[in-house]
Amino acid sequence: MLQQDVFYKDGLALARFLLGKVLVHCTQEGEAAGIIVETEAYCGETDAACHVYGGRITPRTQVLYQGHGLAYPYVIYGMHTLLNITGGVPGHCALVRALQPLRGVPLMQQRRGVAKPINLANGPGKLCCALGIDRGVYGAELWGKTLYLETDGTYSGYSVGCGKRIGVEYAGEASLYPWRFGLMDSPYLSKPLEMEAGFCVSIEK
DNA sequence: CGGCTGATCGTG
DNA sequence: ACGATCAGCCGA
Repeated sequence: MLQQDVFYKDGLALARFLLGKVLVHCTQEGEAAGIIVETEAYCGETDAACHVYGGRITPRTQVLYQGHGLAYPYVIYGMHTLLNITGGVPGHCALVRALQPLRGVPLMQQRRGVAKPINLANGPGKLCCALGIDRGVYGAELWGKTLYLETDGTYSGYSVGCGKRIGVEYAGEASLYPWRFGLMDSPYLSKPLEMEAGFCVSIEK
């Protein structure tokens, strides 16, 4: 299991680091886990797309100042939960956008009401539903017993792609930054990437 | 307390 | 391409 120190990164480094890692959530219903294939970086008070832009710290966003490697789930559009992981710079985090299902597929299918593995977690709201993640994990430590990361060698060396972040047009120029990252050829992405990022996934601390 | 906005999803 | 649907935030 990966320990707290690996999360001591800014939003961009954390978003890239998470690619290829395995996100695990254990509940009474059982274990569900998937390989992280897509992320986005959110870089604190100077990033117009970030929830804490301009120093807007509210009860919802407090966890972004409470340490690195903490879960920041929140509800969007009144109906979907999305999961961020806090970074080592105050206000920074990375959004987990898509998983390749790995373990607990029947449980994910049950939670999602969807059969095809390709559609179980290919979006930030879908993956939270599939893993049973809701606001109850707010502030949870990602090196804990029920919500944590593992390494999996499967995608080490695969090329990474990047592109504009999704759904943040209101952020103006910041919406154009290539801060969405993913495994270039993964069929489990929420949508295709626009360009090569010029580096590969590396599985190391 | 009421109105508005939105880091989405599913269907058509 | 679009409508569903409501938590969180803001202003009054």
